Amino acid sequence: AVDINVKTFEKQLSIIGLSYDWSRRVNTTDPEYYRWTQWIFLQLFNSYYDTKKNKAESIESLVNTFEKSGNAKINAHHTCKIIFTGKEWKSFDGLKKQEILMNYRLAYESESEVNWCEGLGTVLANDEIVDGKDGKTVSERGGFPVEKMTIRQWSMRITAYADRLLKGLEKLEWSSHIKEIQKNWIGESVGSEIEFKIKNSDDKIKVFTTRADTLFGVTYVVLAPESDLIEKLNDQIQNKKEVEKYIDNVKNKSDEDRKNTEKEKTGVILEGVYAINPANNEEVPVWVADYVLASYGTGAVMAVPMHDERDREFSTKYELPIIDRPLVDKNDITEKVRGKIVTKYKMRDAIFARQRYWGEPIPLKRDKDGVITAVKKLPLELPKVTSYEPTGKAEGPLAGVKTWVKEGYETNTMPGWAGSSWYFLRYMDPKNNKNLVGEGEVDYWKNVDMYVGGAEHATGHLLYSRFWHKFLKDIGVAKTEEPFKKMKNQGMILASDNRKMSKRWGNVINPDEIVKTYGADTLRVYEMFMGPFDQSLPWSTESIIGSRRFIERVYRLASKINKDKKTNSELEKVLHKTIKKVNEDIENFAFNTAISSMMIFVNEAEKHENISVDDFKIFLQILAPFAPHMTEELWHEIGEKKSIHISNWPKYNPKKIIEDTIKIVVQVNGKVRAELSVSLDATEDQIKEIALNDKTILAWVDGKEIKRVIYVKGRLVNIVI
RNA sequence: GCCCGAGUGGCGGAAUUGGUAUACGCGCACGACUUAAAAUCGUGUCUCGCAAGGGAUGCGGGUUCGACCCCCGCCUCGGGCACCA
Repeated sequence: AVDINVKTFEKQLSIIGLSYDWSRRVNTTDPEYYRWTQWIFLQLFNSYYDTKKNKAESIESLVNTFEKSGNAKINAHHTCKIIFTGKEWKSFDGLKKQEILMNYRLAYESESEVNWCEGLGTVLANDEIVDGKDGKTVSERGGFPVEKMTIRQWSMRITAYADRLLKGLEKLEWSSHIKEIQKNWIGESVGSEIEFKIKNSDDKIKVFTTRADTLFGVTYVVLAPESDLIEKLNDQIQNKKEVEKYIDNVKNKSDEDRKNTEKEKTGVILEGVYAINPANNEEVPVWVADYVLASYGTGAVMAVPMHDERDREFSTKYELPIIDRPLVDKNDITEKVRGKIVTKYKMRDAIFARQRYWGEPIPLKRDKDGVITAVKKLPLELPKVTSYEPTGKAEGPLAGVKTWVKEGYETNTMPGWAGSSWYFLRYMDPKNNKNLVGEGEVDYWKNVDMYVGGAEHATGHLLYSRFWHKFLKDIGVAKTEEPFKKMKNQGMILASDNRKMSKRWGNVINPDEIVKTYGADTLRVYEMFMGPFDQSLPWSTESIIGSRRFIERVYRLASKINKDKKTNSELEKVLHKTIKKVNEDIENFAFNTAISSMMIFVNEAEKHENISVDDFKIFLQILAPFAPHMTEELWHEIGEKKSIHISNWPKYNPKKIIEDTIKIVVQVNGKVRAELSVSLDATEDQIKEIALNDKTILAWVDGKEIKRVIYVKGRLVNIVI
């Protein structure tokens, strides 16, 4: 299937004349390619993030530290909740060590809640699910129901790079729009972590707030239903049954239920439990409520109904007090209650596993005791199977392959974004079988100068690639901090009904058909001419004829070539203006106006009886990137032996576009009333003089007092009366 | 709800980023060529008005000699996020 599709795509690309260097083609499904995807995975697996050095470091060096002094003073991005000494570490068995290290590895195994889709028999990412008709979530593909389920997953610790991913945006030459999306997705917020002691207990509730200034107005504290503190406080809670029932309820609540209640906040009080406000020692009740998320901040919130809308809504519903207390300085109060100023991110770690056959195998194996080791010989190839359909269970089809399971190989496969997160590096050195990319090659190419892609990848591919690239930089493979220096986002060509082209709507335009009917050059010119590059536009088979006519008119223009005639200076002037315009427009990705300026040239040329060979050749050259086939043909007909596409790009001659007279518009009170033609060297005073004595202007001014005369160089005179 | 974009003829769009609004193309109308049609070429095509002139860049204000462009307040459409403390 892959081979057939590759052939189809290559044919389509070549039919419209796109000149790729096929010797650098890569195929992410080729074991010779994905052995390096697997290699990167293993590097991530064997790394942790050193928060002091602010880069990835080998897990071995972390293990060394553990052996020496435990993990109490480690500078690492982690989720480990256990504190141990070096001595204790040494006493742990292999499985225990593995479990602890999973909290540090950049690629790690974890039980996590996922979107399980029974219909597709697989787990879906958030951007693969959509809201269905009756408010229930369904898969984007097929529209099957989706529910939450906890399964064994592999994840990528992208959150370790949150700060670098955010800061790096500043230097990128991307559209501000995409940068904004990534910035919001990463979602940095700076606030305070403050501890509330629990009355009659050694436990504390740590909350995160961006409004420490409202600390005196706290009326209660809320825990997320998943909080393990609830278990710990079991002895104190007087309404255990009610609390248990509530938590059970929340857990069983699927997404659709949450939506059906229109997100009305629910919660239950922990009777008998009180938190002590560190600012004033007031005792406030503790609640459990589902509007607090376990996954963000500390999973606990201090409620200030006076200043927070959600808290107010909740307070109103459960008739809790709303008190007004004076505000204080955020930093001072945080320090006073021995809190900490911290930075939190909305972004979560990325799930890195699929329960599908198609995907790079994760190169890990598990021995009988459950200890995971890296596969030594890469690539680890997918086994040949007779059926690769989903198993219907929350595990990949590989779990049903006996030989695979016997070896202890991981049965999840990698997601689609694995191979696409680094492929541009492989372009630099596609056939290297010793390294991902050779040192010399990566030094030469560095990174991608100009990346063109869809804006829909803003929080997917474009973020993952940046993450991997930064990691590869840390381990010395990549040479730059960012993979894509400049980026332009092309708009999508929509169907003529203004919807996305889709088999579902039956509105797909097949490029092969268009090429067959109108020609490849016409298709190219039309797509460029339709409108701004970054704008999504509806396809119009009715309008494409204009581009075809343009091509034909250029072709007919060749009959006007006169080898003896000298260049016509008037036409030459238009030509040089066109060269200038086309040059600037290509630089700016303003292809639509480049084509319009070439149309203007053709309109002009048609008015002349002759056109010199040299002028015509220059015109063909600037048109060549847009209409490569026809221009090449004419180029050879004129007698050129080599390809037009390797000829030198024409430069415009500034001397040839100078006008000897300029047009000056004369306005009265900002309205255009006359037009003057003055010589190029006329002075400001001379032009004003001519304007004021112009017949039509005199009629408009009609003896009224002239308050001001404004002159804009080379453009206009405005007379204010 | 919050955050980004965008709104210009019948249609796709242009406008040197504060200086002649509607370039270029499609469509439409009329004409030339043709026995005829297609193709091609020519002319016209924002709107009201006989004209002189007036009015128009989603709506309402403002700044300015001058605003599609800048500022304030709305409306509509597209995209992103969504109980993020």
